This record gives sequence, structure tokens and C-alpha cells, in this order.
Amino acid sequence: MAQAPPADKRRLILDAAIRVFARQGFHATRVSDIADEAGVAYGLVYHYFSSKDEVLNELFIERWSLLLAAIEEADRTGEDPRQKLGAVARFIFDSYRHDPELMKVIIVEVTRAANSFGKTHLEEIRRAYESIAKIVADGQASGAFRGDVAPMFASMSFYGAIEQLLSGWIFGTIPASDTDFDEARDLLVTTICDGLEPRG
Amino acid sequence: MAQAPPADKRRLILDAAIRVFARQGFHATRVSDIADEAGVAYGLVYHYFSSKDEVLNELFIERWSLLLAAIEEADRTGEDPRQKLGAVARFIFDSYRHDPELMKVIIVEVTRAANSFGKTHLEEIRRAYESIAKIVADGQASGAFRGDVAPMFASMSFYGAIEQLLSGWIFGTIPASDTDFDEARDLLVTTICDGLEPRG
DNA sequence: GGCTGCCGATTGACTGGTCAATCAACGAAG
DNA sequence: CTTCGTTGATTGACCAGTCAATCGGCAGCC
Repeated sequence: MAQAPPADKRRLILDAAIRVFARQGFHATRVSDIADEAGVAYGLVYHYFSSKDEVLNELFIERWSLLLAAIEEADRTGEDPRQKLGAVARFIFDSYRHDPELMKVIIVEVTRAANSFGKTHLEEIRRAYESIAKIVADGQASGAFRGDVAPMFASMSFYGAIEQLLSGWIFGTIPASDTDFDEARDLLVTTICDGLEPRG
Repeated sequence: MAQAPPADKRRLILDAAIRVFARQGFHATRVSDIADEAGVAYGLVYHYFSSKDEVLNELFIERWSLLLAAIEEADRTGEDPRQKLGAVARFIFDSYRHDPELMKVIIVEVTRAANSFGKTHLEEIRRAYESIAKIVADGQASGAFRGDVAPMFASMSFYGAIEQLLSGWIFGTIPASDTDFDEARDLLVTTICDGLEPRG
């Protein structure tokens, strides 16, 4: 019944899709590639998903909702804006460390593909920018950040910088090591927050 | 007819391609769309270009070499790192202002599409990052910038922030106005350079 | 236990449509 | 008559999505 985990094929297909999308990119993967990778018949993919697009949709929504939640959480529990932004960055970097293939797919095929796939999700993506902007705005209101930077600009610069670093690792532009990892995150947050401090 | 300027069909096709790629994205445009937009027969595209890919290649290389030159130029003529980075940012922002469609194509289809098309040009793209990193490294050597940030990190964060802002305008995440434009560039450079200053 | 009928899960051959690339032909200029 | 820019119909490959057929578990019944 619903209890016994009957080797959840649906999940199997999603996980296979992550691997194949990460390896070949969404456009270059055939539905049969996903099925093969999952060790499942071609048609079964269509039993669980209405289209190839929907597979990617599902992967994105699943992950992005976690990010949105993490930002809200950081905003709620952080003590100052610097700490809040640090928590946001940590979540994103950790997501990459935990499942680089999934993050690669999300970034390359959705977040940075605003022309094709990202278009469908522009709203959710913008929501993340806006939540980060809110953290910045609150920081300005409390005097922790200078007031002459539009929060949305700061937010997008912040997120853009993070994503660019991740892309650097993903595509080998930057060599990756675990030390670099935490250190990079720290430097990024420090540098940007310093830049956002009131002019002295 | 109108032979005076030899009605350069090749250029005509390239310019048409910019418009169509910007409107529909590379994958969604058929070669016939380019031909139609250029008011030219389908086959002529293949007279001037060996493939659809090559059209995009040409557009990218044409523009990216200008960027590389502009960075070198900024490095050579700028007085301090802040001014140099400002000149780099100005060139990129001005490129967008001057031909938003071309920049949209370059960013969306090449620069941020490292999985598909960008792969071919990873080397040229990296070269830009490295030139910017050199500016940062020199700034550190002269004491203008703090020394504990890897130049490549700073470079990619800087470029990533710029590209994210441009993407925001391109896709309407951020409302665009000409004032915002120069101001945004200025704030971005200021904020990041402040963040890169030696800790005081 | 053994039998039957049902239903959702699973299979993969097949179809319909799309599109990049080819190529034979045309006509204007020299 | 040759050259070459130009034309657009045709070809050939590819692939998403369909669907008819099969499998397997289980409920009810004897």
C-alpha cells in the first residue's frame, strides 16, 4: 500500500534526470536518456510526468521552495543583516556542496536560462531576490547599511556574485577545494557587507 | 540595385540573427526565421555561414573581443584600480545601452549558457575574468585593495554582479530607466570597491 | 489453498512533425 | 559562356509524445 516503499519509480526517474541533465544539459538529453539512466522503460517517464519539461519543473520547484524558506528563516532568526546574508549564502553554498549536480541543473537550466525555461519561473526567482532585498532594506532602516543603494540592486548583485562563483566551480573556471569553499563564502559576504556599510 | 554600398548580405543576416535570437532565443529560432527576418532566401544563410551555430559564434566573438580589448585598455590607462574597474563596468553597461539585443544574446546564449554554447567559448570568457583579476591583483600589490581576497574570486563576483543587474533589466525583474542606469553602475562599482578596500 | 477478474504499473514500437543542411537551378554581370 | 550570388524545394535525421499490449499484485470467492 502507501506504506511499503515499492522502489519509488517516480523518485528514481527524478534522480536519474538530475544526473543526465547535469551531464548533457536539458536540451541535449532525450527522454530515452532519462529512462535509460533510471533503468526504466521509455513510456514510464510519461506515466509519472506529462512532459520532459515537467520533469525539470519538478526538480526546480522542489529545490527553489527550500531556498525561499531558507531566506525567510535567515531573515527571521538572524540578529543583524550581515548575519542574515551570511546564512543565505551558507544555504546556497551548502546546497551546492550537498548536491552539485542538482544545483548545476537549477542554475544552468533555469535560473540562468531566463530566455527559455527560467521564463516560466521568473516569478519564483524574483521572489528570492525580493526576500533578500528586504533583508537589505531592513539593514538600511536600522542604520547598519548605507541608505543610498537600492535594496533590489544590492540583492541582485549579492545573488549574482554567489551564482557566478558557483558557476566558476561548476565549469572549472575556478579550481575547487573544500577550504576555498567556506573561505570564499566568507570573503564574499564580508566584502559585500563591508561595501554596504555606511560611508565612513 | 542599390549597389553603391554592396548591400552586404552577410551583415544583413548577422543583424537579423541578433534580432531573432534576442526575441526567441537561439534554440527556438529556425534558420528560416533568420532568413525571413533578413529578407533573404533560406539557402543564403548557408552561403555565408557553415551552420546555425556559426552565426552565433560570429556574433559572440565579434563582441567579446571588443570587451577583452576594453578591459586591457582600462587596465592600461586607468590611474587606480577603482577607476579601472569603473571603466570596465562602464564599457559593459554602455554595450548594453547601445545594443541591448546583442548583449541579451551574448549573455543569455553564450556567457550564461556554459553548458551548451558557452562551452565552446569557455576559454575566451575565462580570459576576461583573468584580465579583471589582474586589475584586482595589481590593486592589492599597490595597497589600494585588501590582500586577503583571491583576485579571481573578486573578479568573478564583480562580473557576476554586473551580469545579474543586466539580466534584471533584460528580463524586466528590475524596471529600467536611464537614470537608474548610470547610477546603478556607479553604486555597484563603489560598493564593491569599498568592500575591497583594506579593512579599517 | 486455488482460481478469477480487475486495475494500475510498465513496456517499447511507432507516428507525426520539426528543422538543419543540401543541392540543382536560375539569372545577372563580365 | 562562365562565374557567382541567390533561390527554395527536398532530403534525411532526430525525437517528443502516444498507445496498445503485457505484467503483477491483490481482493473476493469457492
